[in-house]
Amino acid sequence: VEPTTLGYALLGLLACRPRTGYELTQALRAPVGYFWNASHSQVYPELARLEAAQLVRHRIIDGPGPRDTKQYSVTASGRRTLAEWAVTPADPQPQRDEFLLKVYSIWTADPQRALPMIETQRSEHIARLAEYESIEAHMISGNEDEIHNPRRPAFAAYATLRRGLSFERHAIAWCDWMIDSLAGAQPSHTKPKRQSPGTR
Amino acid sequence: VEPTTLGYALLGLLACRPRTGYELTQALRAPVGYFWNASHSQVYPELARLEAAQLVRHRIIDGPGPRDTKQYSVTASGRRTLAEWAVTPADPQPQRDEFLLKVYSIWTADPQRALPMIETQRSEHIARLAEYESIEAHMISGNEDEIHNPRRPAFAAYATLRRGLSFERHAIAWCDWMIDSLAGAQPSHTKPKRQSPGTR
DNA sequence: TAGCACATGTAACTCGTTACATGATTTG
DNA sequence: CAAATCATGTAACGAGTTACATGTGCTA
Repeated sequence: VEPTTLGYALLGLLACRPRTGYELTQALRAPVGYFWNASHSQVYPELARLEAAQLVRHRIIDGPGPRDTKQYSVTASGRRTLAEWAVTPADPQPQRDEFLLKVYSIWTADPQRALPMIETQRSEHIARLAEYESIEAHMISGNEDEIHNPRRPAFAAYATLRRGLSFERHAIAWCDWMIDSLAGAQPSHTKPKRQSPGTR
Repeated sequence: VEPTTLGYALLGLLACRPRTGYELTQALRAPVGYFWNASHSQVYPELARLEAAQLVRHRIIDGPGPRDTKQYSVTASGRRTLAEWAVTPADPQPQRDEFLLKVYSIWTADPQRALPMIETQRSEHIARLAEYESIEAHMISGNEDEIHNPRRPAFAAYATLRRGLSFERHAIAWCDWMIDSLAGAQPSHTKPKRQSPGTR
């Protein structure tokens, strides 16, 4: 039977290096969590399924806690399955964005009362962008060569990061436009035309 | 009890005008489907729940088929609930993007074999952008005033559309960079430097 | 006359979240 | 010594997809 998308996420992480279920769960918060996340309650059963399909194996390493600490690594078969999946075109995923859904109904509320909700979103994008930029600086100084070699894990991580950077910047610019539109439509007295601080 | 996100999507559509469950399902494919979608098997039970909570009501209109045709509309209470929800900051949704997850593992495959998967994605973004641009032209020619008035449904629809346009353009630019990176890393003989056609 | 658009519902299943459960080691 | 981190698992629930089910009116 074929792995789920989460299974491929785990295979992708294990292809870089062996990890415990706990370490995999952490990676599924960040950096992989930026585009695919899961909680530990999903990870452990999925690891068991991958092992049953002989795509990963584990060995017991010593560690704390009441249970064994299991370190997983990908098998040759798992590595092949992963590479095959990675080059298969992704079928279009259903888009779901609760923020945009709120925007779609924003006309039902007073524009002044709608502003904070957009501003909150904007500041979250600003924070995320700062996070990405710091990771980028780290990456560039750390492995200058690796990030330009498509056969290296660092290249793939850098590629996803670049997409994140670009996405956050465009999202911030959109928020600025939206804030102007909401504020600019006011009767009169207050028209604080913002010139997009933080977007450059 | 509070509506689900789908419930708010339905309220948002009914706030524009009364519709049948079938019409709501269609809207949840496009244009609302661009950021929130659902199938009819989800819509009908949710409408029943909204009605039980007195946020919508229905009346029977005549139509074909073995069952009654029900036209739903939003109640005053439903309208208030919707406006309240729309201005409440959205809590950050977990991001899930299978394409980016594939990109993260692309280093495990041969760069040449990875190209078609990126090119497929690119052409899907191109198609989506063309779709959005046609809707934009339609909107601008149709209701020039409405799209600039934040109290009008057309403004909200236009706002979500602008986000889509910006997103698709940045996604295409990223695909172009990715294709260059994968192709440019080839041993020698074939280096077809593309100059981003379609992105302007 | 065959297929499609209209129109509404239920059932089975999968995926993901939240909560329950346990316990050792390190740090303040 | 209290709290956080490391470490692994199960159970109950909710949201979403796919398949099952029915039947009319219009068009090619």
